[in-house]
Amino acid sequence: MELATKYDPTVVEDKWYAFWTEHRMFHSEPDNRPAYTIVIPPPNVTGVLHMGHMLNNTIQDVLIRRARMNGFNAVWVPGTDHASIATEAKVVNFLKEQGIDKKDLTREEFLKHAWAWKEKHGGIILQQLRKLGASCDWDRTKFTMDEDLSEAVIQVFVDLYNKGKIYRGVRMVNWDPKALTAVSDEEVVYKELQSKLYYVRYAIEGEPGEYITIATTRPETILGDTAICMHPDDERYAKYKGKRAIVPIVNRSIPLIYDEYVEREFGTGALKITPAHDINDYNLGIKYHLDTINIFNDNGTLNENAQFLVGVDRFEARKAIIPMLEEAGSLVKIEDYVNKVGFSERTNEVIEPKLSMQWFCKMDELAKPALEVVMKNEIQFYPDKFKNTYAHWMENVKDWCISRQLWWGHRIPAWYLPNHEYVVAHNADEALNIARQKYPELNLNAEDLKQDEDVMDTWFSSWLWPLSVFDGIRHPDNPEINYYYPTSALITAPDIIFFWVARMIMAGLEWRGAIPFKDVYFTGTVRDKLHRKMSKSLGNSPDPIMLMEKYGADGVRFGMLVTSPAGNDLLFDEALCEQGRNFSNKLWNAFRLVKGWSVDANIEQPIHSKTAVEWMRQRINEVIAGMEEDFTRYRLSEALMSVYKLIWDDFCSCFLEVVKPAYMQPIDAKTFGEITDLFETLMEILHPFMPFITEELWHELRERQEGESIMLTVMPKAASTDSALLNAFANARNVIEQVRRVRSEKNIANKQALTLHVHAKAQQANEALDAVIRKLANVDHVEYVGEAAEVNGASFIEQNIKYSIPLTGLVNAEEEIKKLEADLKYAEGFLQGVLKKLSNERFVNNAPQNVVDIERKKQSDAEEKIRIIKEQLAKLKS
RNA sequence: GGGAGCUUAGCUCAGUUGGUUUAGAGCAUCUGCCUUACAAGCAGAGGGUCACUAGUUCGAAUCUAGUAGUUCCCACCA
Repeated sequence: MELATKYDPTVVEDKWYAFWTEHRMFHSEPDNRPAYTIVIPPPNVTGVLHMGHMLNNTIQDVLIRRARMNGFNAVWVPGTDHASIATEAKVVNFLKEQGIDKKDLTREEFLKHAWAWKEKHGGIILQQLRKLGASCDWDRTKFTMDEDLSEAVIQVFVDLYNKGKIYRGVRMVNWDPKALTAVSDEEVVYKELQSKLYYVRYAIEGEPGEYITIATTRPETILGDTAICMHPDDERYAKYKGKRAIVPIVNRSIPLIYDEYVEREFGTGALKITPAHDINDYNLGIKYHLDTINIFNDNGTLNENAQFLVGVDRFEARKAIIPMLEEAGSLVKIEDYVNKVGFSERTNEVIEPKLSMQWFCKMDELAKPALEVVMKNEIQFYPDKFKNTYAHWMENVKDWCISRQLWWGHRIPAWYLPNHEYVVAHNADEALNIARQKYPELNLNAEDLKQDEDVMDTWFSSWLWPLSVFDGIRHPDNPEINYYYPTSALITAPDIIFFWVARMIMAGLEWRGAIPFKDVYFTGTVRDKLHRKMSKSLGNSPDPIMLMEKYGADGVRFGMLVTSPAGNDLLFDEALCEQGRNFSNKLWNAFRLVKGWSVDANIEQPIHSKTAVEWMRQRINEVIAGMEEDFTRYRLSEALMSVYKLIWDDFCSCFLEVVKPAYMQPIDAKTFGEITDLFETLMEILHPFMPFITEELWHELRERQEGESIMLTVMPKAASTDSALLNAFANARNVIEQVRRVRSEKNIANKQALTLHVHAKAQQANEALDAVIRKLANVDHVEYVGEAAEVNGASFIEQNIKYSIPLTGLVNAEEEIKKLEADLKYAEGFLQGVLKKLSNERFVNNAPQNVVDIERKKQSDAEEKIRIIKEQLAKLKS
């Protein structure tokens, strides 16, 4: 049957993924092989596959597949994250569309909706990963709110509380007025904003006509001012010491305070203080015992404390207060100003600093050992520049606000008692017991205890991921955690180094006394070719599923990997996937060629085939050795590129062309068998990168038993190489190239056979390589004419041997002279450089002997070359 | 405001402890080819003062310092 000239991945890819999963080839159980473990960075349960996931998961799959073939018991644990803020927001929106308001629901009702929603829409991304070819152990799929994982979270909370590392308190936190919850410092992203700086004057109490002018970006907070602060050494304001000022509009009398915190150069050097709505003001408020007036509701509107503009949104209030200030004669001027404003990472809402009661986790003691293991390279970062970032954060780590005012998540295991005390316990029963012991006089019943309404930060469950997916928190001695932990590598994006990577290291050390992974590979950001981040609003983010349908998963995997060194941004271009698809097609056609040959067991192996097979083996060995090195350094792009070139340039363009039998002629059995072996080896080397087509061709190359798979073969290992053969063959290829160049320059048809004169003795001939040259350059005779023989045609020099192609009528002597003169100029320039070095006594005396020897060899080679060129030129000119 | 990184061909990047020709690759470009595996292809070619300046050295893309540009991270200047 005639095979199509174009490879069609669609059927093939679905077929093999089904085959792999039916045979449970991704599944792992502990055994006596060494383990190779990767836990997936769990995507949001509500997420859909984007280009960042594609990159990240392709890398993981390559590593897992390669480890599996290298004899490891490889496991890739998949799963999803409950992502409390993001998911809750989605569910709230979904309910709103149905006319249901979250406020009208009880916690239980809401959670019922949320779970239903999760069951229906959650985990799409895990289905999409299958399309990519991800060899995850699906039997092990986890979700951060699974019962066992949730128990681990609670257990860890209780443990930390009992160790005194979790506390509760009123602090200034980052409030997200849209999600109505606190978020951690790491969840705030600062963006530069074009805004205004408002200059407002405050009357000095008891000094008619005297004012202090302040500058502020947030005039609406004037309503909550409780002081004005100036620098103690600022002479402009020294005269007001001990006086008070009047807040415009509300006419409140407030103290003037003096603190070195104030920058004299900024604005007017006078700063209004609103302790309830700014972290710095808050700190000053504590220092100077200022009143704290909270003028905002949780949703960012003004409350009764503001007295004016009650119920108006903060941004509306900012506009509305301007005419009021003007009317009061307090507005001095407005300037344009660029400042940085914090936004909530999840909702993109402007963060409002807010004083509230929250739960915190102490970080200093957890951070110390976690910093150490990275600095000592027990955990290795790729690229290692991220060590700096990591160290800086760890050395300045602040306590972690772990409570969130949400319902979707792990509820804080704290129960409040009627006496306003609370207990922390694993569950309500335990809480009651503890409470009864602590406060026997209260005669407590179950209904007297009220559990905290808040849930924990999502990362408070994610940081346990490498432990909890193997149940290592609840059952630290179970065979799974003992076998699979620590994991081998973590593949993630650098933007979650603090959120997740750092905290996983802390958790691993705290609860298991062991690092959670040995290597961390940080991927770059996927951008478009104009260096813009991929985003929905720009519309520059291609749909991965569509890409895979267009180019095949193999093609897209190739595109993701061919140009993405660790830590560097990946400038994605569909052309890269196209290149991958073209490569698939190349493989397919190479197979088609081989498949089309008929085999004759009676033919002797031709000499050129024998040497080509040996050379191909050596080249493969050479490349395998390079790839092994690349993989130890996580240089996946380089590894892929080297196998790409091996297959395209060496195997297809050179090797197959040498062994290819003449048209309609059969091939000898020995060569055919060897070609099949080599092809198979190439498929194995390539398999981790392009799993589908390699599996397909591996099966097509030979009859296979039911249930056999390239996945289960052993990755070919590097063997020693014969550099003499590699060099000789490389030289033959150069000669071929030169002959082809002559053809191209002289417009000689490929069909026209040429004669090649080698200006050397016949004893120097290598029969096999000459046969290779004859075949690939379409040369019918290679004649050894001796060094002195005349040239009448085109000539070239390779490794100081002159070659010529006798051509009558086609050669233009002037052109030849021009070309030779250019060569001569280059060679002489080169020689000059070498001689300059060698004539330098200090070089000869100081440089290592081998370096000097190399230079001497360069000199003699160059001189020889110049001699040959000059001789040739003399003949042409005569 | 601090800290880290980067700057090599049109684009994206390699270039290991300074010395293997006067710096390599892929893509793109140009020229010629529908040669019986593949035009999603074949063959060939062109293209770089290694950001700049100064230094160290027998020798610098590689080490040092400075300059310029650029990216990222951290930080409570309203």
